[in-house]
Amino acid sequence: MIQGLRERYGNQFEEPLLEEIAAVGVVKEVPAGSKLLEIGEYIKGMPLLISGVIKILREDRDGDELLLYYLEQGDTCSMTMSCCMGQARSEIRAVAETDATLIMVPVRKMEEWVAKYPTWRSFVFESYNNRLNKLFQAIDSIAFMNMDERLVNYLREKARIAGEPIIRNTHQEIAYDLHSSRVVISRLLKKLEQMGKIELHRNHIKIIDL
Amino acid sequence: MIQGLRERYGNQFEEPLLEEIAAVGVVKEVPAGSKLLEIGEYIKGMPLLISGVIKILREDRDGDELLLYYLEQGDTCSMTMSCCMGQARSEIRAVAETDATLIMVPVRKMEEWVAKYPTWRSFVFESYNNRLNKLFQAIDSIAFMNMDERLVNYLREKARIAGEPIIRNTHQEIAYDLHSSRVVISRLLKKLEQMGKIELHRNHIKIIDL
DNA sequence: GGAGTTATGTGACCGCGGTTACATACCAAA
DNA sequence: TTTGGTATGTAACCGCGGTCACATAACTCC
Repeated sequence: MIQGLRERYGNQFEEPLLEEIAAVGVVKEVPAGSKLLEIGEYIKGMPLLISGVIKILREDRDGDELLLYYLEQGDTCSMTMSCCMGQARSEIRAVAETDATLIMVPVRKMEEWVAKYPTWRSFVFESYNNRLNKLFQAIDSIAFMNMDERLVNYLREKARIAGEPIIRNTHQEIAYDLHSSRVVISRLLKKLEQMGKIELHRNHIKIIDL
Repeated sequence: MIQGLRERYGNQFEEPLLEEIAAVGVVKEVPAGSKLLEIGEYIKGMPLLISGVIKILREDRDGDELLLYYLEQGDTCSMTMSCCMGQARSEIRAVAETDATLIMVPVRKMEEWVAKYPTWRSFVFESYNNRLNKLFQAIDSIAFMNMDERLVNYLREKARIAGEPIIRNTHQEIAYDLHSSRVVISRLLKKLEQMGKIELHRNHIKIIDL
């Protein structure tokens, strides 16, 4: 565990803090697709993301989803932090987008460290700030942009996260993330293909020039 | 200042903390309509809201606005907290919805107190959590609801904040807040009136049964 | 290869909300 | 009371994105 910690967090946390994390943290490895946190659940611990990508979703009345943002290496879940302290329930769902490794830290420790370690304090606040900014991006997207533009941004982000210009998803899955319908997504994707920006294949999309 | 503080925060902060706030805080009284924070600005201090209501807005590419949420008595601005620490610029605009009184606290103190006072720490985290939840509500609203439903929620919230069943705004102003157009809002308001739920007058709307 | 399953393509239609244009009503100042 | 500004009402139109229906293509397992 300690080497994963050092790689991701070694430059921002001091040695005693790293040791404390290693002492109380529990490593958790989860496969792509597994649910890490459900809406309405109480939160047990705070996760530090070592590797992989987690997607954060919001749900509507019919149980349909909307992708809010991704968590990546070095991120943590800001929900967790505030929820833990106030004993509130989760407002969001967290699902592993790829295989992921995280370290779970007990809530009590995480609160203790805020007083004890300035670097931890900075980490927590910075983390919060990142999450807020991602929420603002999500709001801009749904409030100010049309579906075609949202789709392009989605494809770009997906490719960035995957580390390759290929999106390995069906149109239906994309529609879920964007809270749209399969027909609409297929229509818009076809337009992008006709503009020479992407190539469509069964079960994957290749980005040519976005 | 100290009595305003005691009224709003006396039951959650201990005496020494109240005294520290009183010692370094600066009282600021602002009239309704005045801009407290502009997008892109650096943040000077952290505000504790003593009385009044502040509205928090996001802006699109054309400079049009979208109301995100209101801050009320006992709230603080979570933007400020994270922005201050990271020296980042504001992502939002803050405008006084009513006359308001707030206490400005220097950033350095606010950070110091997180380590020093558990009650302050709780306050900061709880505050963050409230803000996140309000953002989720805003997202639900724009992503999952039609304009008629959003309008009803808006009118309810406005009336609650005003403390009377009267919304003293023009249709144009409501349209700005909801990032819609005047014609659309007039149309929907007329429908609500025909259903007997509101009464329309020049410059104000009376809620009958919402 | 045939059958069944899953993914994609596409036409037809429709409602919400945005825009334009103009009429009307209200209010204040002269 | 006229005049001019501002707020509201309403008709006409239109595009985006949602739904339904169905065709076609691709992959899997006998």
